[in-house]
Parts: sequence; structure tokens; C-alpha cells
Amino acid sequence: MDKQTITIYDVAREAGVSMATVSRVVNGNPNVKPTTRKKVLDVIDRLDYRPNAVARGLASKKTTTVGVIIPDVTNLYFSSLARGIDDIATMYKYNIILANSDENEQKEVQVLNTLLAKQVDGVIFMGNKITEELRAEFSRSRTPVVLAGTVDPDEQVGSVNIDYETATEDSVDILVGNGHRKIAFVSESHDEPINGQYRLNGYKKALEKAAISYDDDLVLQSEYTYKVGEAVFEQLKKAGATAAVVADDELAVGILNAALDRGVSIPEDFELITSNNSKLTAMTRPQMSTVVQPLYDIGAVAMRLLTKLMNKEEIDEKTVKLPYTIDAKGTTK
Amino acid sequence: MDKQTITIYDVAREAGVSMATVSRVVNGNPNVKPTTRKKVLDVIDRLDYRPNAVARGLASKKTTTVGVIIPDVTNLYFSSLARGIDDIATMYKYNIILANSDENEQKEVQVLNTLLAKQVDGVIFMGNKITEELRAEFSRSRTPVVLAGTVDPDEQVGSVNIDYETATEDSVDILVGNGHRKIAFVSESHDEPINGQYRLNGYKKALEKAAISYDDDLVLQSEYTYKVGEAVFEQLKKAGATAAVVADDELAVGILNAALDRGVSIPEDFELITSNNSKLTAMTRPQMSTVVQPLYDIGAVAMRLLTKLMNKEEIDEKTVKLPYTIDAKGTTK
DNA sequence: CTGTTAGCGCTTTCAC
DNA sequence: GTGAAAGCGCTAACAG
Repeated sequence: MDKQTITIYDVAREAGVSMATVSRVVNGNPNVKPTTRKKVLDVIDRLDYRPNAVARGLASKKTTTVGVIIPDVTNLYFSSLARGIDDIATMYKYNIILANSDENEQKEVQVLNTLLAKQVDGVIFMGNKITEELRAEFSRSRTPVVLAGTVDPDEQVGSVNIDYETATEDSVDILVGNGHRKIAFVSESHDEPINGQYRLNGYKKALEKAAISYDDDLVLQSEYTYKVGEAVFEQLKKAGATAAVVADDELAVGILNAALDRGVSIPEDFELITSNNSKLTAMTRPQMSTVVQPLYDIGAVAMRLLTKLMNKEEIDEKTVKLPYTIDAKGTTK
Repeated sequence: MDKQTITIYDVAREAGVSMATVSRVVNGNPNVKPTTRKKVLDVIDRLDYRPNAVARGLASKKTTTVGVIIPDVTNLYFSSLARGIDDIATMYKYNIILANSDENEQKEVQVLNTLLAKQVDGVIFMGNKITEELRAEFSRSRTPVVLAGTVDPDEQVGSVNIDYETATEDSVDILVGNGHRKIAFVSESHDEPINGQYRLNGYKKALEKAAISYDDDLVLQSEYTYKVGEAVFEQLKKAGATAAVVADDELAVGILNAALDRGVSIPEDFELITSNNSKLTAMTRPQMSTVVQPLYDIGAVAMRLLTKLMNKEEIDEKTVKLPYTIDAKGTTK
């Protein structure tokens, strides 16, 4: 009692042609006489035939699906990228297998393997850090990979980002311009190049320009969650910070609210610039000043780049940097 | 110059056994002598063999992937469900093809069709409304379907929800208890049974109990976005509402902020209860009073139910209602 | 416990 | 413009 599928063979028989011809019309091959095309199309319609993508994938070695590794769909930064990815994927007739990794290196490798086992035509990876093992898998498989919102200092695989270094530098510049000398930098682990290299460098450069000496106590590494905001804010106070650049919106909201809950006036007593411009930044009061990353576009461009790679087209530049701006809203003066 | 894949045949040859035996060890079939198993495993390891899931899918008619239709990944309500779905899917060795539908009926049908073409073993649908066309596709295909956070009044397919009617009734009860008589109900279109039937009924029941007459001006249908909050709040004021039950968190935040921006004190001058308990409700100030839906669990249970369906196990109850609570936080007195 | 043999449903030469 | 036939890489009887 199986799904009683109707196959290309049934269509061929009913239409009085060969499987090859049916295949041709299904695939839009022009070498079919209009009348037979119509005949076949009619039968397809009548029988309600739907080509089996798995069989097609096996025969053609193309699955028209791409794997997307995401730390957590529930994080607005990543889900915004994912939306851009899916829209462009759909536009190019691809589907997306979405897998959460929690930025856990083991899961990432494991997920990548099952994705490759499923013969995805390409992979988009999000996750802040590329471990050696992951890089090894990337290069071992001949499947194209593009990083979205994720940097690979070695630039071995394609990636789409903004210039995190200057974005952070610009953010600190603003805070310096507003008279601050004790400016904190809060991000996830510095093991992640995006933080430990790019953003931190931008931070240091800005300090240097302003002749402010670097103070370790003002540089915090924390997970990107709302709930640690309280603890982070306490540390910030203890370190004497009067302003902060924060690398994640949820965390920034946590810090903002912790300050507010303690009666600290923002931006009067403390200024804050966050980094992603996810929806959240508009939802707080005051609204958050933020680096405006084109999140949707990062995902979209990454997927577009991947389509080119999968298509073996010539690529002008594997590493694309999208423009960003800084939107000074309510958490800066 | 293809991906130079190594196949089950290569492994068989190298190990000096038949493909069948390799297949057995790969699939954990116990009928293999430990020594040959080890021999095969060694070769697999040495050759770095990875079973081709597409071929496997064609031969076994199981793809171990399920389709997930989601209105928008960027919406925290749905992405929370999706996270629960993916975690359980992973636990049961399934992958997820995630497709955004924007609650657009055409896209939903189209996406469902490509999902079925890809031979997914099951489908999880989110989206508030099941059109006739969709229902027809559901029943025409023999692929199991489960709705997550989505009701089907006809209960033809499996679904996991909370009791939206009593949840809304309870919410209104609280507002009534706080002395309100002009309580608004704001949701998306009443074409969606979840709103037009369940929630609206709950709203009406509560009013009835309190001997408050139903006032059409207090019942608003709006899209679920942050930005319409301003307009909705204006309507609410015009209608003379002093409190509101809102069916979506983003919209609720929009309304809350519109009120705040106009100098309205909350909860003193206006009370608000929202419906999803997404992360957002904790991020506003004041924090939002809300129906606490077990979002992650709804997704998780839906996926679990789907695994049973795909496994043709006996199901005690296709329609499961998970418990909810109401958390009175800062937007109610 | 292991091997042989058909397929799964479709694409893709290669002829005609 | 169309058909025949050989796979794609694997699973699943069926023998032995």
C-alpha cells in the first residue's frame, strides 16, 4: 500500500512517447515538437504527475538544495540572514536545509557531514569561528561553501560581511567624540576572529587616535544572551566605564535594561552602541544607537554568490564586503 | 572531473565482501559477524566513505528529511517553534527543509509541492490558516502533516497548540478584574480560525461573564508587525479602550511603545496583555504581561508527533493541547 | 552470516 | 525530434 506514485514511465505510456521525451518536456528541453510537448503536458496534468526530485538528484548529481548552518534560528541576527538566504535560494529554485549548531564545533562538523551526505549542492555557514576541522572538511569536499556574516581570516572560502574593524572603530569614534574616555568593548570570545581580530582592532585604533590607553578591565568577553546583561553591566560599572560598544543586540538590550532598572539614565549617564541593527534596536526605549548592518542583504548576497559558485561561474571577488552605516539613536547623545 | 565519490561498491571491493554486507554494517544490521564488521568499518574509515543519502532515499523511499513551512523565520514566535522542531528532528536523525511562506496562500501551496517533490517524509506546517487548496494537497498526498501553533478546526491533520480560546478568555478576565470595561482585542485577520474563532470566542465569553456588551470598535484586525503599533494605538484611543489583549508580541511591543512615546503611563493609564511570551516580552520596559505559550515545546511535540506518524505508530490523540499560563508582568496592574 | 539480483525514478549519451 | 539503454548509489528480498 505505498504512496502509489505515478512515475515518468506512466506518463510516457499514457502519452505514447518514451521516457526520454517526457524527461525533455519536464526539463524544458527545446528539442521537442510542440504538439508532442502539449500531448505530454496534458497527460502530466491529467495524471497529476510530479517528478521525483530524489531520483532526479541521483541521476543528475544535483539536488537543488543547499545546506545552511546557523548557530540558532531564534537569534534575530542570524534569522535575518537566513531570510535573505532563503529568498534568494527560492528565486534560484533551491531549497534550504537548515541546521542549528549552537556554535558548537562538534555539532558543526557533524551537521556539515550529514549535509554533504545528503548531497547538497552548496553550503552556507554562519558561526563566527571556523575551526581547523571545519576548514579541513570544507576543502576536502568539493562542495562550494560561502560564509555569511562570518569571517575567515584566511579567505579560503567565499564570504559576505561588512568591515567589522572600521565599523567598531567608527562606533568608538562617536563615543570619543561625545567626551568619553572610559569606553568598554563587549563581545563574545576573542577566539572568534570577528571579535578578537577585527572588532578589537577597530576598538584599539580608535582609542589610539584619541590617545586613550587600552585598559583590559574595559574589554569584556561574554556570551550573547539577554540575561547576562545584568552581570555585564555590573562589571562595566565596576570598571568605571561610561560608555560601551557591544557586539550583539540581545546582549546590548540586556545591558541597557540592566542600566535602566538601576535608575541609570541613558544616554545621559551611560552611552551604548550596538552592532547589528536587528529589529530589537528599534523596540527598546530609548532606541539603540547601532551599526546598521544590511542583514538581509548579507544573507541574500551570500546565497547569490553560492549560486555562482555552484554554477561554476567566474567570480570576481570571493570575499565581499557590504557597506554599513551607523545610526545614532537614543542610546548616544 | 567529478566529485570523485567513493561508493559502497568501492568499499565492498576493498573489504573483500559484497555491497550487501557493507550496506548492513552501515545500517547497523546485527546480522554481520563482528570480524567482518570491523574489516568493513576499517575500510570505510580508510576510504573516508560517506553513504550517499540521495541514493539511499531513492532505494528506501525514505529521505529522513521533513519539510517545515514557516511564515517568516524572522518572527520570534515562529522561529522559537522552529527551534523546537529542529532539535527533536535532529534527535531522531531527521533534517529540516525550511521554507518561508509569508502566509501567502500561493507560496504555501507551491512550497508544499516542491517539498513533496523532494520526497520529504513528513511536513510541519505553521501559518494560522489552512486554505481549502492546502487541505486538499495535504490529504491527496499520503505524507504525514502536523500543524504547529496552527489550528485546523476540522482536526483532519495532527496539530499541537494551546487552548487559544481559554487563554484569551483568561487574559480578558484579568483585565476585567482590574476594573476595565473597554477592553480591546487586537489580532490578525478573523479569517484565521485561531483569531476569528478561538481567540475571539474567548474574548466574547469573558465579556459576557462580566456583562460587558460587545463593541465592534474595540475589535481590531491588523497585521503582526512592530511598525503598525502606532496606528493601532491611535485606533485604540479613539475607540476609548483602556486595555487590550493583543495576539502577537511584535505588534504588542509596537503598541506599548506608541503609548509610551505619547506619554501614556503603562500600566497606570493603559493595560496590555500579549499572547506569545517570545523573548521580546522580557525585553520591554515595563515588561509585558503575557500568555505563556510553551513555544519551544509546541515545536518539539509537533515534531515528535510527526515522527510517530512517519513511523506509522499508533497515535492516541492527533490534536494535542499543551498547557499555558499567564504571566502578569509590567503591563498589567 | 553473506552474496546475488533486482529495482528505486530519473537523466543522459548515443543512435536513428 | 524521438527512442533505447545504461547507469546514478543504494536497499531489500531471496537464496544459500
